[in-house]
Amino acid sequence: MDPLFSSLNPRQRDAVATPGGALVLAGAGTGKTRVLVGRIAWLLKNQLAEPRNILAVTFTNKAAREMRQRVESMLNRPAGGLLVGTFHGVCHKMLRVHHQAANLPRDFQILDSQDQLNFIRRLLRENHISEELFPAAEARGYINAAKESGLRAAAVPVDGARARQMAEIYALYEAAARREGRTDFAELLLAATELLRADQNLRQHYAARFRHILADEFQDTNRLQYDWLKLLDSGENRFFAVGDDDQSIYAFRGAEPGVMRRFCEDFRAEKIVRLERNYRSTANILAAANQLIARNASRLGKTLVPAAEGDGARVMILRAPRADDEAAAIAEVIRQKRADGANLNGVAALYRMNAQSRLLERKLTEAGIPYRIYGGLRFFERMEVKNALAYLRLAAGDDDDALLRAINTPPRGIGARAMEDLRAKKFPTLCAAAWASDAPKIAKFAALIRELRQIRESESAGLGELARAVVEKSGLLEHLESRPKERDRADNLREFAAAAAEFEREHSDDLEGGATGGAAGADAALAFLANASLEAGDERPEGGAAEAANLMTAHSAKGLEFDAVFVAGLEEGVFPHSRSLDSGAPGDLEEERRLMYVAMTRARRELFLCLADERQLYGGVSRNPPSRFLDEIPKERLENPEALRRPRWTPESFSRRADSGADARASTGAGAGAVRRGQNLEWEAQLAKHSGAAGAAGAAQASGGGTGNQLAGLRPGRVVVHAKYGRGVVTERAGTGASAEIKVAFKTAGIRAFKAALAKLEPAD
DNA sequence: TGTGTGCGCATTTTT
DNA sequence: TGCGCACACA
Repeated sequence: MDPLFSSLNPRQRDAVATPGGALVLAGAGTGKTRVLVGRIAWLLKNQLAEPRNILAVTFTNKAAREMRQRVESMLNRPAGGLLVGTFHGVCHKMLRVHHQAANLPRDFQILDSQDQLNFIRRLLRENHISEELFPAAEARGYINAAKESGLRAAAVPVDGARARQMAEIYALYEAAARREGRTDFAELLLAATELLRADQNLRQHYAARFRHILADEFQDTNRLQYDWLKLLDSGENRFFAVGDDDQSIYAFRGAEPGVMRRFCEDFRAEKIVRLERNYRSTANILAAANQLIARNASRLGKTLVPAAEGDGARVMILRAPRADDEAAAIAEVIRQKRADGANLNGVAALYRMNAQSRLLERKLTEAGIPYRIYGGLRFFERMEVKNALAYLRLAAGDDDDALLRAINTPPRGIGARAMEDLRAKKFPTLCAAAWASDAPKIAKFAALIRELRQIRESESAGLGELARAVVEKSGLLEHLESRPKERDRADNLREFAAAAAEFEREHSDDLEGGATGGAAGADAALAFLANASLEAGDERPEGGAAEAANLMTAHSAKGLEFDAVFVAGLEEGVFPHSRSLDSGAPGDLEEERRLMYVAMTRARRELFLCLADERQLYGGVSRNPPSRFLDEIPKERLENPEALRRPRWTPESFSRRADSGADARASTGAGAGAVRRGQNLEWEAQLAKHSGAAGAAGAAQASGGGTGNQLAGLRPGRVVVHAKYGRGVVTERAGTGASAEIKVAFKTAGIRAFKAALAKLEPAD
């Protein structure tokens, strides 16, 4: 058999070798990337296409990088001419090459979301539009949504006063963006779509070139992306779409899940191939996930089948009295796993909303477990890097937003008053006014920009040198270095210069080459700026430990997998989120369920579904019943389904929102306290049982019975021995009963906090 | 010009 | 409850 096929299962082969178009319904963990890569390799090996005849589009740069890498390692050579990129990246390339036809200046810019917001703010100010009445963020949302539906300002429906006003702002935005040569993310798609629609020749050219078009994560496609793809179709093209309608979790940002169904007709799919053989998870995890997702009415339908033998561990329920107990329990189980030799990189805690991460972080820190948290700012989004980019933009050409950002960063004594003077001069742009100004401070700044422009235009200096000049001559680096607190930011600036130098090296070919999508010589700066917008860089995990547990939202976990997964906050109102419950649209609940499905199918071997009976939410106490999703999982797949059966709350005590204060207050009363103490004992027995699964065998009884004895010994001053940290002295004890927290000072590990009942501590004597 | 205070707000997010 | 943002002050 062709070695290409030997690594594929029959369904995968069937998909890969479809002569015409195909829709591949690829369930979680069924090898969708393998199929995409296999398809490209198959086309090339059988000489059904040259690399340049193939276009593969993805949603993220990461996916694009991975696909290209895997194609090249499969072919054992670089696949020059093969175009693999994000929708935005490919449209951007097209617009650079055909900027004239698209009516864009050669050096058009790409605003990222933050730039776009600043731009709108300036626009609103200049047009004396109240930001209080028309928040910039709302306008941005409106404009992007309109563009993603393919609508220009003139075509937008204006039903009602608000819509009319928003449409006016959109029109202002459109005009200013055009005047100043700015695009945004949605604009790249829209302009490229309009370009193809308007220019028959161009359309034919690309349709003839890209005979094979592959699309990844097709369920996330929005209207505009769909239209763009359709424009590349001459009727002869072969489309190969891979996606999973059950993992469609981005309807809120414009994805149209219906595209999966429309695809077959619109793109002449010869067949639909279902990939259901799952290579990731155990049978118990898959059965649980299958049953859950089966509740959704609108789906194409698919059932994951485990590739591995045996059922694996059952899904475990961790039910805690309160959210901090939940977090502590997760930390404790992770600690156990680590002690048993598990690699923390294979462990993840997932949650519905970022706010939930705080408790987890706290408890993980207390337990001494290193973690990395996803979802922070990426490299090119950091303030100091944005500042450096503003100088680079000014070096590349006039740009009022960049001017406003750079002119007084670092501080040069050019304040609001000076900027007002500049505005009052009524130049067409602020830059023009600044360059002509004779105010000494501004003139000095103008000279700095002139100097940077000279470096950019010089034959000998490259992009790396320009970037170094930006951080040094601007005073940005010096400013940050002078403050010890800003060390990290200064490092980021140096990294910025290094990134520019690296970009120059990597792109030296296409930058010298000129016309083919890259830019020539002095345009390296433009290419780098575009890259900074389109690819903001990897997430920078906080805390650089090589081995760390992963914390992220369920959304960001899509596409990833871990040996052990904890899904936290499985309560009504949290997951599913109250916003989806309150909306009344049944589609919203289905999207929540898909999100839960995504979260569960991240787990390879162990899945912990966690919940608390009480948590702080929006400034008040919420007591929410267990998530309905837990009831939708068959009991026989759960290790301890009884944890869900105990009815804790009467309907009256259930408050979905924090603002129903009576319930919240009642819960802190004496009666509730007594109930909670009772719960705690039960809860700790439960936790001990789980910990037992991870190694502390038979602890269930010991915890219930032993806790009291142990607690008595854990007074401040007491010398204790910890399983891991060795000898230490109890320094503090807060609270009473089983939920008491103690702090222990160790010789090497420093001061650590423990939940007294859970700590692996023994009195020293 | 950086810091402090107070207010309002509170899913999910890639490009 | 806790954060980010807008504005007032030394």
